[in-house]
Amino acid sequence: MATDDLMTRALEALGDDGPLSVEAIHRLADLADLPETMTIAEVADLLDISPHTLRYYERAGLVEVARDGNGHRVYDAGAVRRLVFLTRMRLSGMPMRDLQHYISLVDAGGRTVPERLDVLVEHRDTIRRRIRELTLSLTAVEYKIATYGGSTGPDVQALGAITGTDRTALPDEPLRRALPAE
Amino acid sequence: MATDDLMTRALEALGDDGPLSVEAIHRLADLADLPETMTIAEVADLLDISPHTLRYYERAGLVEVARDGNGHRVYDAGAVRRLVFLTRMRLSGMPMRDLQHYISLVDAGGRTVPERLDVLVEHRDTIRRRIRELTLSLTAVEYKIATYGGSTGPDVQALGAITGTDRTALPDEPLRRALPAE
DNA sequence: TCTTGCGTTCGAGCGCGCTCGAAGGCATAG
DNA sequence: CTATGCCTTCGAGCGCGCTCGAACGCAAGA
Repeated sequence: MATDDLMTRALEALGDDGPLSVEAIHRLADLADLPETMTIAEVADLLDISPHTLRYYERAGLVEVARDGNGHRVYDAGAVRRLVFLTRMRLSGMPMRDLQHYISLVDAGGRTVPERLDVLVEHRDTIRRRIRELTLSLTAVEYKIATYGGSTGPDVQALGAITGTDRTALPDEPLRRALPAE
Repeated sequence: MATDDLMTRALEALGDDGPLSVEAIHRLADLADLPETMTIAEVADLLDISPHTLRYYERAGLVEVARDGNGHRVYDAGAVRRLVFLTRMRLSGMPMRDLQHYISLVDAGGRTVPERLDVLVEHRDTIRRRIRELTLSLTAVEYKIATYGGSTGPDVQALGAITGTDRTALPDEPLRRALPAE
């Protein structure tokens, strides 16, 4: 089935370890059957953010929320879907400013679609850059862990350049020399 | 040669687009031949951070720097190597607090190596989590771009759950309905 | 009736990581 | 001699994204 393919792909992207990915997928699946309306506590729970933050987003103009007879917020499915989008964008590092801009475009109507696309494409590139940065850092940290542990491969001198480790030090030397001041 | 393997791996990890990875590799290669001492401006330039930030790191106790006859900072190779490490960790999201803790362990001597390893391993896991998060966000943004553009595949309904797009909307519908309020 | 619990508004405060400005020292160029 | 340019210290300020506290309202349960 097509949905299974999708989930498989998403899970692969997430990696196969830990409860985080399971949670994430669960959240995604939940989007399929949202209740008609939700309270602030329910939405906060769904998105794993605080009610304070939800009110903050509303104040910031990112979403409009109706009130019931008691003045309590009533989130309809549209608001919740928008908040899912917003929190995902926040989680991926998009600044509030850009989000406010994007939402203003959405509210301005269909003729802003090209500009919205520009925003999304730029953010996509930002995410890709960030992933590449993190991947390099990950390589460095992993190498550093490996040398600290003593299970060193044959490329130590070269990899030293990546980790910031003194590359003149050999793996057999004591740690205090192989990892100067780090 | 071993170094070539390393660079190949690092470049693969970074991806093959843009000047960022080239810069990064260049920085890494430069570590091999550091000058004996450097000025604050030179170090700032090397690490692509401001002199202000370098002074801030020193104030924060992350690195000790000697002074010349004029009271100007003189960074020796050890200090620079430590700063390379520190900026890499900062770039990968390690908080100043943790960095201060780590450096205090380093300065406390070789018997803190196990605890240092704990810090590194934990940070490694944090980076991995972050990469997974970003990868999922990237998938979502890419899908959203694809549907905005109209070049929609067969899995739209399912993928809608990931992007936060109204999954009941069909790809052939007008955009204002296919992408409600987003 | 009174407590508990969840909600409201408003504005202030906070933690982080810089970033900057002021006031001054020293050295080289014109 | 003076202007420039880069450096110093110190403390304050800032931008971001929340986060919290105060003071209050409403409603269900003991």
